[in-house]
Amino acid sequence: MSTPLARLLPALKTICSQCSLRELCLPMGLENEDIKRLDTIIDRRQRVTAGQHLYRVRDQFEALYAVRNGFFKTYELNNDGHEQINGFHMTGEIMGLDAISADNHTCNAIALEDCEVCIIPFHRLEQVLGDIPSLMRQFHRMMSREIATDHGMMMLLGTMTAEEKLAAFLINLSQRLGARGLSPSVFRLSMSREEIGSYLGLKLETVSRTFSKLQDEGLLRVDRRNLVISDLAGLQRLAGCATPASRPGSNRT
Amino acid sequence: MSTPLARLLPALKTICSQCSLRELCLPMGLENEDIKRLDTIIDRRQRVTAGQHLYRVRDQFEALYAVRNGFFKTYELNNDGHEQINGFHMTGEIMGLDAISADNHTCNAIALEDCEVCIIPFHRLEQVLGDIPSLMRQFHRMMSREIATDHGMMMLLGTMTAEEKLAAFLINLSQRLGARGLSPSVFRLSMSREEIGSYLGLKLETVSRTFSKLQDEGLLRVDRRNLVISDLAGLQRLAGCATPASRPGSNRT
DNA sequence: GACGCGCCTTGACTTAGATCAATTGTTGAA
DNA sequence: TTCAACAATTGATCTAAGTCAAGGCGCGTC
Repeated sequence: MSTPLARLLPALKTICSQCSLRELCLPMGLENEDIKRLDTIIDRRQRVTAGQHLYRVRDQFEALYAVRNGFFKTYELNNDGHEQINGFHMTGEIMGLDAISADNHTCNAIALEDCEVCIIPFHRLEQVLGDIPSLMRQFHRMMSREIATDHGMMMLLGTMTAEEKLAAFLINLSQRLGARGLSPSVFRLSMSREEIGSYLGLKLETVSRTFSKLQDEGLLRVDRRNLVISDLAGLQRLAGCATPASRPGSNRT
Repeated sequence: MSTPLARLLPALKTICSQCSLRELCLPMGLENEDIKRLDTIIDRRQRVTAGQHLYRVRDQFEALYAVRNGFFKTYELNNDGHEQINGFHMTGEIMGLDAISADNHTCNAIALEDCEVCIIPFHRLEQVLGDIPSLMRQFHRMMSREIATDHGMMMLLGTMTAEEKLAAFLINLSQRLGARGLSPSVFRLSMSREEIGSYLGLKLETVSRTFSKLQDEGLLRVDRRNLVISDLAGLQRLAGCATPASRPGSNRT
């Protein structure tokens, strides 16, 4: 039980069993033998301190990264220097899937807290996938899930108001934290107002104002980065009921 | 040469060799033997007439679809009935990748013209992937490319003005048509102003006005759905130079 | 404990794009 | 040939969110 994956596994199992996102964690549903096999390729872990980049745009693509603990953001800069955050990533989530096609990274990944990641060398993973059908399946589910999630973000960015966006964002955070055994209603935001805005296609002032508005409406309490969700159902109603940012295609009438 | 894939292949090869999108077409870079093998699982083609759905949200996920010819859109409806178009799909592109994770479709696919698709039963594809490493690699590139493209759309939706959005959209269309041996500067739009707006996060009136504006600026000529791009460089400058909607992560400074 | 620095909030004003509405051109059916 | 349905354009307003600006608060540092 001292191999890297074996050490990571209990946490992953907890995450995966507690949430409906079976496809979240790579080793879910594998036999012990297969896990050992997978384990042989995850040979390294890496610490990333807050503010440090894990990879940057144009970096050669070598490996995927599974967040062991901590909190990352991935972002791109467009030509006028405007930052668009593509996602926030917490324990059990995989980063780098967008880089496979171009062979180098298409976004930057930076740690918002002190983090630890598992390094998954991609060419070795692909070799193993051929031998472990259940792992291949799991991997495809993960990639597919990212696509579906991104479509949810496109919906959010394209059709929602500031209030709806923020509500959807907070519900999504809440669910993901809850799935990890943390409180879904009382937590600390790891990102600034500006970063929330960049993710949601809003300016930081609008994010701030919208927080105040939601607070006035009695849906939550915020004090700087400390958040208490006091009316989850109300937030969900605002966001259009079914957490657009998390399960994009499944909340239709 | 009468197997379905063999029939599809010449067109695909043309597309793939003419564009830089090696990862676009599934059978690129395969040996003849492998192609035969892949061919055995692509057993059916299907005609879809304009206005007809290929699949809908919640439909059981069974297969991926490769567009043989024609033009599709995929879209979702949110709770207030607002439509968000996730993408437009032309010859050689694959639809349905978002459905793998949930086992049912998360968006709707509808033909904007009379179309024909190849049906790729997914469980059989996965079986074959294990035996043909180059095909697996190709498949992963395709999924990854979709993720990178979606991130580009998030950038577009989150940070661009109406003018920039439309310019980026038209450049992307132009490039994809060009890669297929069609004119990159003179073509007919397969979608309405409303559909363009839904894709770009704009209202149809704004799309119409923005077309007029670009025309006044001498960048293009539009007459209903007939388009002539007269100043591609100018459009690219507007869009932020490097075609955000097509190669999202690679156009940074 | 005072100082400076980020981060956040709030207010006043501006604006890009939405909304509402009228008009035209196009297509296709009666 | 007329009429209805639809798609697109254009104008006149409205509004959500952006911009600019002025504090305030918490935190680490000297």
